[in-house]
Amino acid sequence: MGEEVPEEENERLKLSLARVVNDTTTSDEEKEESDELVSLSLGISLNGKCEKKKKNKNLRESDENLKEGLALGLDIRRGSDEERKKEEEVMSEMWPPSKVLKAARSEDKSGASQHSEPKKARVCIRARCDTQTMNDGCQWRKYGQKMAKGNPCPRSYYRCTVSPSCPVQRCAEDMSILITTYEGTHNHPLPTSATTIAYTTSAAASMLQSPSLTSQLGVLANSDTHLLINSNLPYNLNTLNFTSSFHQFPKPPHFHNSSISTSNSHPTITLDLTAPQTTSIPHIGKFNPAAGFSVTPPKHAYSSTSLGFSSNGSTVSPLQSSILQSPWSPYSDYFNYGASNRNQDNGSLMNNAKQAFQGHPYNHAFSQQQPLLPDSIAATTYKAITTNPKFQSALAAALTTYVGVNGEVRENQIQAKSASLDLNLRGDMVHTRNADHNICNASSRYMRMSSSAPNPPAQVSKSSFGSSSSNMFNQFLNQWY
DNA sequence: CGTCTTTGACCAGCGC
DNA sequence: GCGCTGGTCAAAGACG
Repeated sequence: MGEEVPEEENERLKLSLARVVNDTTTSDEEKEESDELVSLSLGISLNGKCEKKKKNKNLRESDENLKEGLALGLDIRRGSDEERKKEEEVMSEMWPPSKVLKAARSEDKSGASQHSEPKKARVCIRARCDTQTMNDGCQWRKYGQKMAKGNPCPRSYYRCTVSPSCPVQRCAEDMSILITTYEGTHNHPLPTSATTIAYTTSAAASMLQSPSLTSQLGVLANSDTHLLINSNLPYNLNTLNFTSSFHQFPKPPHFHNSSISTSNSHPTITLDLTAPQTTSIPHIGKFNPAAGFSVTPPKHAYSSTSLGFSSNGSTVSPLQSSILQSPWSPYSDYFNYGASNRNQDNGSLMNNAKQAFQGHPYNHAFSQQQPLLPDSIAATTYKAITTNPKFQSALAAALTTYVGVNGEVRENQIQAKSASLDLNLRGDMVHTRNADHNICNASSRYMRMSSSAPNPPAQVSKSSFGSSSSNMFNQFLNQWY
């Protein structure tokens, strides 16, 4: 039958496809962003040689695993084949992780002058946890423990043992609240039960490192700035808090939120999952850019079984459960996209996003289970965000409205009746909604787990303001949709 | 016996 | 240059 298709038809289809691709990748700058995005998600510096003479009998095996990981996880790259090859070669040399870290460290200094490589993003997850470590689905091996200065709890260092070459590590300081900092992206297939967090951290890190966002947030990111989008405020508004602080967790514990913090060293995303579940479900009533509204199930429906996305019999840990409920969760948008009807245009948009996600490091894990999980949609949405200049412009406009051209925070507390800005670092659409929500906070280099730190010093300055007017966001959305 | 954890030593970065 | 600190290594012990 295909042979009967006229050649012009094929050409026409090709052109259509090219247009679609072009729509999302039009400029070189954008292309660079994609490249940087991926290199960051790996967290591997490309320069520098391995000087460490540490014996590693698994090195060769690691190389193979690494390459496999690359094959599985780096399809998202858009760089040239040469670049890819080069990176793969370097990647195969840049192991074990300590080498990576040290190379990255040295590059912070030496490499800064030549080429501003994106610094490795850290994804911090704060979660209440009774156990000493979190069950995030991955296998961790403890390789060290240190008493952190100023913290009565020791900081433990873990490595992912699924693959000897996996760059993801973490350190932990135990208390009621564990702060797990993930650095790097797993370069190997993950257990299904681990993909949630892995994806979340990966997407968050990617989001953080994406110039498309960070440039827009640059006015905030300069000089160690925190961007907070609080959710559990006494009033039914979403509030953006811009704080200037050198500390990663300057927020009172009752501020259940996620935030981005961009320090001068490493960007870190912190997902605060310590919020009571009754208030940390920002998805209720969330505006759905595809359908205009979303059908949100009752709270109890957040369980894995109720959700309907199978995890192949695997259990969901408390942490995973928390993440499932977090605005970062790839699953969270299940409620927003899964039950929505899409018109043609939005369908195209989402299809673009789907296509973009084909190369996501964790896409293979999802695609093996289900044709197209909402996770994919959510994740690819991020891709669409970071690759579509139109959206970036809109985002820039919105943020400028919030922050001001020169980065000064506008003090006016605009009363918002219905609209708010949701910067979902997972890479979701920016959209408006009525309900409470959270978001951003970010920063660093390895994966670490630590207890909640003592109360941080008072913030230097802090100004908050409500979300902007509906008009602004209507305009904002109109640019995009 | 293999795997994992503990723990002291070592190394590198950074500030003074 | 020196000391402090964070991060890592690796030997020894614990455990199943």
